[in-house]
Amino acid sequence: MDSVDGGGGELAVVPADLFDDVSFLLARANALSLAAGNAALGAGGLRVRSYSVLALAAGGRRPSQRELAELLRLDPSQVVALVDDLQSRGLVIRRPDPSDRRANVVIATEDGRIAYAAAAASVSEAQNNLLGGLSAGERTQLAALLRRLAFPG
Amino acid sequence: MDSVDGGGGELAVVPADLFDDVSFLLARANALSLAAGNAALGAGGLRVRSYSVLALAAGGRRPSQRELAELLRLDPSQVVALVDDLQSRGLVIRRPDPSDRRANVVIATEDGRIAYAAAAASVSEAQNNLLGGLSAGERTQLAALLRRLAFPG
DNA sequence: CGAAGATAGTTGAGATTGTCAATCATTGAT
DNA sequence: ATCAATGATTGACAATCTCAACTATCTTCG
Repeated sequence: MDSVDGGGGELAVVPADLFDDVSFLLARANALSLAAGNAALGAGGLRVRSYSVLALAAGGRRPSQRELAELLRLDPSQVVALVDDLQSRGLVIRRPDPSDRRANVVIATEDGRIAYAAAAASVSEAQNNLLGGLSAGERTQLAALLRRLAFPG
Repeated sequence: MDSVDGGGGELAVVPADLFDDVSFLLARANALSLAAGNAALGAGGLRVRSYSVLALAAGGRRPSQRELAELLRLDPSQVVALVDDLQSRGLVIRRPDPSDRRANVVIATEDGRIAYAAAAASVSEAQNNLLGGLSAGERTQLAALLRRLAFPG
């Protein structure tokens, strides 16, 4: 517990030091990761956001915009803007989902896959740098724990 | 490595599935944590940002604004706005650092500590919910790993 | 001592991102 | 056939991020 202890506590009202707080550490680690990622992408006009969309579009998943929004925890309207941007650069296309004509499937073009491969190299190097302090085992362990936070279900 | 393999690769250009990617998981977990935190704070006019500042101000650390900026990975100008806001509500005060007259030390007032204690209860409950799937041991392990990402040094 | 460069805080502008409500086309269920 | 629910879109607005100045103070060093 990190509440104030009942009785004769001195000034230790602080909750087990913010530095044990998962949310705080999560926020800070994410900020660092985001900064490193954007720095790594820097040149190519991609940012972490559009890069993520491109990554999913380049995969075999054939995500709809709604799925992209859910995966990336974005508002659907943000996905519209991101896909608009990528599409205007010829990196992805919207293709109507045959099984649901309301939905668009977002797919990377050939150019998109090339751009993605190049960006992925920079990003993975930056991330490798970020994870520098962790062993391979620790990285997979961290990923496993984070996955359970990120995808409860 | 997750780059495209040289020769006869099919369509498996995807890097080990985005779901093993620490940066991606970090971003998503943080988004969930942030949403849960803001929802928990909802009423009191505090958001996760101002709550974090208040938490640090309520601790024994007596942080300067520069330290707040560094800890929370914010631009110094954002800290100005956050402290302005908290100060206008009587939750913190700026006190000139005797040892450096350029610097302000940010300290929670009595009201601030009360507001913090109340908010901390909601937040910790929300976070407890977020971490629901993890055992106590896993939580400390996650915190330890995240700390090494968040504070390389 | 005194000038030069670095640092803490502040202000302001502009871009990026987050959040919400309304709309249209389609779907799924009565 | 009707009607609530869903995917995409648009538009408006708040929150956040990023930079570039500027002032006051500190620090360094000649």
